[in-house]
Parts: sequence; C-alpha cells; structure tokens
Amino acid sequence: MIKKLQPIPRGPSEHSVRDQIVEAAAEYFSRYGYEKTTVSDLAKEIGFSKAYIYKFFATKQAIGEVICSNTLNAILKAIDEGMADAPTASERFRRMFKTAVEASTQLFFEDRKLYDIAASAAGEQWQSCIVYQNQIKKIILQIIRDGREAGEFERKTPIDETVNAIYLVMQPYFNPLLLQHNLDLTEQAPIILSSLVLRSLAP
Amino acid sequence: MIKKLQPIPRGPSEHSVRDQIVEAAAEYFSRYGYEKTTVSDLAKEIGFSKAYIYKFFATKQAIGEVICSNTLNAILKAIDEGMADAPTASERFRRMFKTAVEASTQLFFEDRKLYDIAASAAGEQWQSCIVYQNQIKKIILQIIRDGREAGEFERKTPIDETVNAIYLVMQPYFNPLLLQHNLDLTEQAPIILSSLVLRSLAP
DNA sequence: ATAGTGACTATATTACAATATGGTCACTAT
DNA sequence: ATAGTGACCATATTGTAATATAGTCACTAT
Repeated sequence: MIKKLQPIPRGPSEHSVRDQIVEAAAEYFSRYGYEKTTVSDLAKEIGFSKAYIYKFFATKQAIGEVICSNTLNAILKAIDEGMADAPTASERFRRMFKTAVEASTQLFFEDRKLYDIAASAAGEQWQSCIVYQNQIKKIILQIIRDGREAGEFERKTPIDETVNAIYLVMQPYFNPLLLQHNLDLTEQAPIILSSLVLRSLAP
Repeated sequence: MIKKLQPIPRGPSEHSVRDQIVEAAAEYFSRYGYEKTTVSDLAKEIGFSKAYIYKFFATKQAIGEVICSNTLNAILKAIDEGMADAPTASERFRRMFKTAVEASTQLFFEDRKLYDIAASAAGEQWQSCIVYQNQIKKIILQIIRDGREAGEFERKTPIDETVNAIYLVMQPYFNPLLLQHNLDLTEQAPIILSSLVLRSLAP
C-alpha cells in the first residue's frame, strides 16, 4: 500500500552519488544555510550537472529533509544518552526534558544554519519533523508506562491523554519554531515544568 | 527605533485631541493595520498636522501601545466574565483558560489587524504586553490561593513556582506570537492541559 | 505661555527591471 | 538500458533608484 502523504523517493536509495549529494548538502547547508545554497552549488561540488541531482531527489526540499532528519536524529540520540542511567521514571523524565532542551538550544547557538532548516521544516510540517515528533511522543509514552508499572505514577488518566498533554507542555522548548521565542526560559522552564508534570503524575 | 523601558508620557493625558488621536488610531489600525497606517493619516483624519500628534505621543509605537492595551484589556474583561460564576477554583481555572484562548483566537480570526499589533507587541516586549502578562499571573495566583484555602489544591509547592509553571503551560495559547503556531490545537489543548494542571494541583 | 504648523532630514519602503534559481525534458554517449 | 547533460521555462530573488514615512525643530499666531 502506497501512502500518498510520504513523497515517493526518487532514484536508488543506495547509491554513491546520492551519498555525495547528501555529504555536499550537509557541508553547504551548515556553512551557508539552506536558502543560500543552490542546487547548482551542490552539483558543482560533486562534479555533476544539476539535472543529475534531480535523478536522485525530486526537490531541493527532499535534500533538506535528509539533512534535517539527520540533525533531529542527533538530538534524539542525545536525549537517549541523557536518560540512559536514570534510576526512576521520574528522573528519566526530568533528564529527557532537560537534555532535549539543551540539545536544541545548543543547535540554535552552535549550528545556527542547521537550526534554521529545522525551524522552517517545523513551520512547513516536513515529514522529518513529524517523524521526530512521533519519536518524542514514543519516548514519553515509554516513560509513563514504566512509571505506572513501577507504581511511581497514577494509572487512572487515559495514557494517550497523558502523553499528549505532556507533549504539549514540552513542545515550546524543543519545537525549533517556538523555542526561538523562549530562549530566555531554557534554564528555568524545563525544571519547573518537569516538577509540575511529575506532580500531575503522582498516584 | 529606540525603546525606553518606561516611556515618559508626552503631553496632557486628559485632552480631547489625545482622545481624537486614539479614536482615529483605533479605526485605522483595525481597518488597515498598524504598519499600513501612517501618522499623517491619523493627522489628516483629526484635521491637525502630523507635528501636533507628536505633542501627545513620543512615537507611533506609543499610539500602538494604547490600542494594544485596550485590546488586551478587552480580553482580560472577557476572561473575568467567563470565570464569574464558577463554583470551585478548579472550575474557575478551566473556564479562565478556555475563555482566554477563545478570546485570543476570536481576535485572531475576527480582527486580524488588531491581532497583528498584539503579536508584534509581544515580539518586541511592549509595555502593554508586560502589563497583560502580569494581570494573567495575578488571576492565576488568585485562583490558586482560593483553591488552597478551600482545600481543593495542595499547599506544599511554593506558590510562586506553581503560578509560574502554570503560566508557562498556558503561554503558547494566549501569547499572540505563539498562538499563531497552535491554532489547530485551540480546541483540544486547553481542555487536556487544564486537566493536567489540575491533576498537578491535587492535594 | 499655549495651540499649532511647514519644511526638513535620515531612514524605511516600494516598484520594477535585471538576474538567479528550482525544476523539466529531450537529448547524447556508452 | 544506464549514466549524464545543455538548453530551456516559469517563478523567485536581488539591486537600486524613486518615493514615502517617522520624527524634529524653528517658527507663527493667539
């Protein structure tokens, strides 16, 4: 069954030229930004014509998606590592929130160009962002489940509602589009919001 | 543009010409938007020269502040009325959140031009927005106090932290700058977030 | 002193032509 | 069939000259 929402990938997904394009894009997007990089720039960099690039990617955005996806995956990895050895579900939640915000903020300050891609990706609802969002929700769900099983968290509220509500609370701090407006809060907010969320989860 | 933290009001605060300016601004800003309205337009409307307007307002933004302030006060009034006859603190909180979001969303859809002023005001931290923010916090504080006194809410958490955390949870839905990105959530979010907040307040 | 303004400046905005860019396609070479 | 491209088009972006605007000030009239 073909899902219409997901754009049909163009060209072979395993191909050295495809990799070269992605590699060049990673460098150019990070150095000059997504908007300022032209498809011709990438073509020149890898020594092929612009038309050939379109044998592998249907649009420039599709190239951006790959870069964005890689960037967001790096954040997810940081989150996973940040939670790794937390003793309780509560502590895992605190660390998850803290690390997520830290990783996003760091991206903002240290690789601003890539951050901007993520921001426009979020604004235009790119596939890569939807995937990221679902991954975050999955992490929240797992923490809640663990906490409920361990008797740390209440079990009355429907678990989907809990997950969605917590996601909404966190969103302003790792949705790149919203984070911009909350940079002055990235220290305090995750702490006091984690506490609020954990109070709401108390049995 | 230079922005003084507390701008010194210019000219007499009670003056028929001042009122005329505000009246004209309310009409023009609402009809054509803040940016598209020129100070000369307002001058022509009230039949005086542009220079005379600057006897009453130091900058165009100062005129915008008054309009913005009136708009936000109307929202505050709607919130107050929405909460009026709620039987419990919990219910007051739910209604407060719901009404705040409804009033803001309505402004967005029905008086888009004024909404845009509020949005840029929020982005540039105009005085009128800081006042609004403090009023909201005051309302939250009062609800928490009432709820604690009535035994509805827990009393351990420092009340300032509680207020700040709840404010942060609500912010994305009535800060005009953030609301734009959350318009698809204005139905669901206040409900499930109210529930989360109330769970966090449980004794 | 009070009410009010024309004329001015420095900056912001617009209008629009020139250029650049995303994307396509028929085509060649192997 | 596979690998690759030059030439092309419609739209987006940019450079820039002309215009408009926010804000000031010395001034007049009362």
